[in-house]
Amino acid sequence: MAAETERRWRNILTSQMIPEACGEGKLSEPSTARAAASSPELLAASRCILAIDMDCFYAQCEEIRHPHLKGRPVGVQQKMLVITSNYAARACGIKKGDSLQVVREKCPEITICNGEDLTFYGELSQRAFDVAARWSSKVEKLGLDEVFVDVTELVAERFKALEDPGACLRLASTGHEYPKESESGRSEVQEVGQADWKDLDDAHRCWARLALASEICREIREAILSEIGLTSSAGISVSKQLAKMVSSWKKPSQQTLFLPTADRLGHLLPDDLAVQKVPGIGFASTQKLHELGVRTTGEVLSAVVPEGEEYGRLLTEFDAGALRTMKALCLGIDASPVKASGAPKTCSVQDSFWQGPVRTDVQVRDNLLALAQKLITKIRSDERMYGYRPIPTFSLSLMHAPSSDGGAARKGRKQMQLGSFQIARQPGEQGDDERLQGQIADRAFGLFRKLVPEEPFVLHILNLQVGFGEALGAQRRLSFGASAPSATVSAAQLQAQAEGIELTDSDGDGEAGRNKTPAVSTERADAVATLVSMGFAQDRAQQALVQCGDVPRAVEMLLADGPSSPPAHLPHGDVSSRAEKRQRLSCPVPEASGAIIDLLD
DNA sequence: AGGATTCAG
DNA sequence: TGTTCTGAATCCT
Repeated sequence: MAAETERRWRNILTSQMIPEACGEGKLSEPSTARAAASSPELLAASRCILAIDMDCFYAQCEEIRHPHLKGRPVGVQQKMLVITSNYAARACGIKKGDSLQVVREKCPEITICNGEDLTFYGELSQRAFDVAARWSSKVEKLGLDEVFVDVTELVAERFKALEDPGACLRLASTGHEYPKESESGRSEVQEVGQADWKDLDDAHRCWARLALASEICREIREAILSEIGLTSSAGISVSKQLAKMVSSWKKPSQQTLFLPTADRLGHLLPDDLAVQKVPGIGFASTQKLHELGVRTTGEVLSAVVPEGEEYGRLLTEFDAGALRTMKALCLGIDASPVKASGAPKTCSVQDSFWQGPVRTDVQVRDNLLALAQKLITKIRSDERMYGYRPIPTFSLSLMHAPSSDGGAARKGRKQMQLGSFQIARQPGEQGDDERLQGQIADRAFGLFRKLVPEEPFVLHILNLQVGFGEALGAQRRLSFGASAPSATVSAAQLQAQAEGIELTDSDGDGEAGRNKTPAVSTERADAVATLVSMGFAQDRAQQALVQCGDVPRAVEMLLADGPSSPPAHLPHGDVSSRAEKRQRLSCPVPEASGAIIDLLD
């Protein structure tokens, strides 16, 4: 049987091995020798992580927003720079930070879109996130255009088939395999049965899992493309770091699998790699390392030996924990989990005044009004994606001009609890936003006054930030707070209220509503509709109302109930207030890899 | 809690 | 290549 296994898997060891150029598997190179130390543990780890990032995201969004631009050169402008462009534009030689002028020279027929309003990008980003969330509960946002997906469980489920003695999995990877130069496509199919699996070493098992993960990755990217119209590139490996590092190896619209063998690690993380190329080592750490004369991963690794001479010098700039993680990253070891991203916890807007600083109370007041408007717009966008949430905190921060005597620029921040305030929905006239804007600006100015009691001052940055609370708790207080007896709130009223938002004084602790009479039968339908609009299933809403009598108690019961209300493994499902979002809760996890996995008897 | 730093896109 | 703005995490007090 061992011979059989050998025959089936030989081509992985040969054809998958990295080209001879990097040492033929010999461990003579220092980087490869170090990689040999970390490789076994990486291969034994069973995680499968995808790093998916959208190709030239903003430009693609503009092509979707303006379909007639599809395939024509498109640039996205912020301030006076073209921050990104699609591949048609890049074909004319347009680079990332080119000025508007340069871009016009290189490509006169280009269409320039204004990319300062991120609202639309944010909504497409969320849709892509939602697609990925159908495959795994562990999806982590990284900016607007990237996600990490942990598909370990899904992969493990597929391999459970091997518990059946007669079963056989047919496996092939999809896309590229770093660092092999070959056509993108599918690797040779490998067949593995139960007995084979037992004989396989860690490297082969790891490859098998990642091959399956690569097929899942292709499915997710395909869904994002067909349902949203976004192409993406991706990396597949055993950690976020490694997946991310190979995700951009082949672009656009391609994916790359990275199997962490010693030789491949040596290739991906050579000794002479500049430290700032390692994800996780950022600007500040790079500066400190440079001051210590350390510029490459190899230099980090030789310096970070606890007994060595250089270690003491490193400790002057970093703590021991930071050094450990830095060392691990340079070895390609990253145990950080994929953290399921939920709705954003904060929302902030900021204006800067570098050339014309803000010097008077009147100017502050005007600029705070402008910021308040931006803030309302952003909160509205947040509501569309995540539903209504309370806003318990509000803060203003600012940066002064550097003091004239050469001192550093002072920063300031003042936060207030909105304990006596809450965001409430009011039967909405259209003019409400203007009042809200004024109220926010008033609060902000109050904070500003505490921070800067009097003129003169010279400000370069003003920033407003709100902090969100839990969604459903909010819905309860929002809709059934002290002033509104729950049983009298109809779904129609709720709908009307959804049009407006107002910052109002809250006059109580929210308990008064609970003492009102329970809903009577004629109002039951409205109460059910209310609960449904909050994302609960209709039948469960009815049960809860029968048992509890009124809406607030029903909400509490449904929340406490756990698994039968929104499944825990689907992020955001619980914050949705719209039936449409509710739908995806019942969306089944897609069958993975039907094309390449067959159960044979 | 909230202030400062850090990292990332 | 770097800058600006936004969001999250972590450490420190």
